[in-house]
Amino acid sequence: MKKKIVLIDGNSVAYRAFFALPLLSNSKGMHTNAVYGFTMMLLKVLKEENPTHLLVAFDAGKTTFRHKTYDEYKGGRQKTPPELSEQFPYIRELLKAYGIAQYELENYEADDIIGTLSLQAEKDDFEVKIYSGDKDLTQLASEATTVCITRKGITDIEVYTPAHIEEKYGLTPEQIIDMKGLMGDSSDNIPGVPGVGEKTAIKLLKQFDTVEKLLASIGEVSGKKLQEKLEEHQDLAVMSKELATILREVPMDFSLSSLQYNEPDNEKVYELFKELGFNSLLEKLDRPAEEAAIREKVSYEFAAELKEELFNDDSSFYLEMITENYHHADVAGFGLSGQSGTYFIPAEAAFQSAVFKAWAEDETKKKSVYDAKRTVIGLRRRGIELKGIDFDIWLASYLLNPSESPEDFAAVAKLHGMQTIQSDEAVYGKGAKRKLPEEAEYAEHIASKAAAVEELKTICLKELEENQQLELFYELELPLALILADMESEGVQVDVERLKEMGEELKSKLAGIEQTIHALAGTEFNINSPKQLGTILFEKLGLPPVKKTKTGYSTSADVLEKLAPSHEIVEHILTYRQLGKLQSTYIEGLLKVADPITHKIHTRFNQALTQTGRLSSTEPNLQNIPIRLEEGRKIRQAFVPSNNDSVIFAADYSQIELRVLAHIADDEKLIEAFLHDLDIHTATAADVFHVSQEEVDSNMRRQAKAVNFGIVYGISDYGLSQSLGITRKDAGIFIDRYLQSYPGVKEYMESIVRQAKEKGFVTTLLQRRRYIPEITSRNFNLRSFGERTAMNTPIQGSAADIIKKAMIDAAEMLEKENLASKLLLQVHDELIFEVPKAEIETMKRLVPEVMEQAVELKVPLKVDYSYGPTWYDAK
DNA sequence: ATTTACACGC
DNA sequence: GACGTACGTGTAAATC
Repeated sequence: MKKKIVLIDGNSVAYRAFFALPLLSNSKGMHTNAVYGFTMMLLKVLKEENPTHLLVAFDAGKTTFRHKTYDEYKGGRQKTPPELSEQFPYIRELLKAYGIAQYELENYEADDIIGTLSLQAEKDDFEVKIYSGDKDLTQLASEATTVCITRKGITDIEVYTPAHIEEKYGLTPEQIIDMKGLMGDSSDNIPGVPGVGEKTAIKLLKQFDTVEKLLASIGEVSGKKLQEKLEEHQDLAVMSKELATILREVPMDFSLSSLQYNEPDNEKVYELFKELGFNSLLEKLDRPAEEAAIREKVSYEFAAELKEELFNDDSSFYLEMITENYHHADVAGFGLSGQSGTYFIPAEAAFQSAVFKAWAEDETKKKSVYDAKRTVIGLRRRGIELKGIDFDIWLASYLLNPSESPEDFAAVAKLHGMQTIQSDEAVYGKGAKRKLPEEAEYAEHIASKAAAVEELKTICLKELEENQQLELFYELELPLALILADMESEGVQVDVERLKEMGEELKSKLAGIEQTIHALAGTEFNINSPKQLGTILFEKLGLPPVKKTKTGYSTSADVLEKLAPSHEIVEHILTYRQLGKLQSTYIEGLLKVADPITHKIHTRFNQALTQTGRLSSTEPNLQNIPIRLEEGRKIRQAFVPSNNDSVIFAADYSQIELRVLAHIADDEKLIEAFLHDLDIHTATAADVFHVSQEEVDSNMRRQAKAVNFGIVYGISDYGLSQSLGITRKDAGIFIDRYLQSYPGVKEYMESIVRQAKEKGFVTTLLQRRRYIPEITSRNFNLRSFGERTAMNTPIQGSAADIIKKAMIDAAEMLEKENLASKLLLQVHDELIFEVPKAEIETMKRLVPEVMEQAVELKVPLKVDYSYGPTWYDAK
């Protein structure tokens, strides 16, 4: 077989990749686009060229022998962006992993290394391929050597053979050097002859062959001006040619044979791709032997008979359900893995086994699970109280990186380096087709998950420790999961009759409004269809469109409010929308999910979803029950205690986020305001507008409130301008004035952004973490988003930490005080309890105390509370 | 089955 | 593979 060597210009290809691809980054915020592009190209080269020998050459240092000739060589070049510099070590690692030689040499450029080696290789009867992003290299093309230059993308290349060069320029490869000598090269700061560009250079070389011959017969050049220029700049032409000439005799201390390419170290490649987050490439990779072996090793036993020996003191335990809502879903089976082996346990075998129940309820038998809350509830519904939960892979994964915490077990396992688990979708199907396959198939799947839990625990524990998040995990999130399980199982009683009544009322109101709207429009149409509504308003009735969406006219509430004065129909539409929302989402929605027998609603709190550490609530979402408008607020009348002897008791933190801000920013004025328990929006208005508290009018307070809102939620000047109905510029001025009034806050905002840029993440009071890769983006919007995220997450996230801590403390208090009161719901800054009338006085005293003492800040936490016969009355 | 527009809460 | 506006969830309509 003929020997074939591929020579790659490492710097040039890395640069090309960096600028050709968007600034991708891995989950830890490291940029990866250049490495990715480089890898793509490398893979393509390996596959298509199938070389016997391979070398990647790099530029060494800043100065080369060319700088002696011309000290301005490569002058005026932009510094390598740090986003690219940080990637070079990974490119080097990649080459090592692939077993590819790399070389750099003091005083020389990669070009010269390649030029020298290609010459040697040609003499040694190699076929030579050169890869670069720099057209200079085309001068090396010959019968034996082909030069491949990357085009637009990174894997798209243009192949330069002598024939192609002849066709393209009408020159030989050697004449490329002469061409450069004449026309120069702005990117390398090679001057060339002023006034000579590509066209003239080619014309001259066709006539005179080389720079030297040209200069010897300047008199024969047509055109007086051109003659003069050449005469005047002879030395520039000679020097430029010299600079452009790739050296082919670089002293090198190795032989071609040492560049032999064998094969990659799969294990290393795998590790590297994993670190870089190249998931698509990982999948194509053969699994390293070690992990493949693990997959083989997941041998499990089918445990139909549950003997005590199966259960260890410390086990991994997986409860499987194939539909999402664990309040209704059937248990499909269990996986158990520990010292005594890995088992699949059929659901009914477990539920009928006293041994299983005894083990599950034994606090001293430790269990590591995936989604503790779901596991607890799944067992509780069958009369088993799971105790001794020691670890939860899902929660751990969420704490390690909330942005990458999918629900699917396989995806989480993969994140932490285990590729061996099949996705639930692959095993069970999705949507309407979701069902249990053959028992043998799902048994293996479930058993493999239990076995994986075992291994993932070790990995996650180590990472939690590195992040100093063990306390957050063990003292906050894991205990909270159990409290949430209790809240969800308990459920909230709804007055179904009351909901139905309200539904009837709404129904007739809506019918009336619908008629009015149709009459005013002069035609019947579906008011709920933004498309049809847009046609009616903006075409039939000729109202001026304010805003457009991708698909047509916007008919959102803020648009309609602007249009209200123009046509009577608009206010009716707004009312229709408002009532329609109440009807469909809240009345019908809640009736759909209320238990037909108990009339209780069991929401699910997602504890591993939000980027800030807040909870979310689904099926139904009980964190967005209307309160702002009276009609909607009435929905809360349907939320009632589960017995006549109790009340609904609500306690909420007053301005918790701004108090957190005062604390972490250590802002003197803000702290002072809270120490004096001032109305914070009035105080802000006074500070921002430089007036006394008494002089703050309602408009000033409204604006200050919007700014505070913006601070808490990290909105942009654009967002503030929208909420205040002012220009973006004015909103920006507002924010500046705010920051001038609170220098501590300003200082905090600046330092947290700096910190996020340095570390790639921000943390909260209790060490919750959020990675913000966007913050180093060159895209303004993206970077701004990252900056606001950096400023906002510690505020909102710490507030989330605090209320979670309060929930744990409150649960402990209820237990200790032996109270029958129950925590029902959490709505970000408030806790809703059901309280027996006899315990009201105690709860009035203890709940605010517990919540206010959850953590100690530089400012007091303040809790307001109220109670009544329905949630509506607890206001 | 998936996407879009809208509206509710904090 | 881009990323346009705090974060979520749910509904209906429209589109595939």
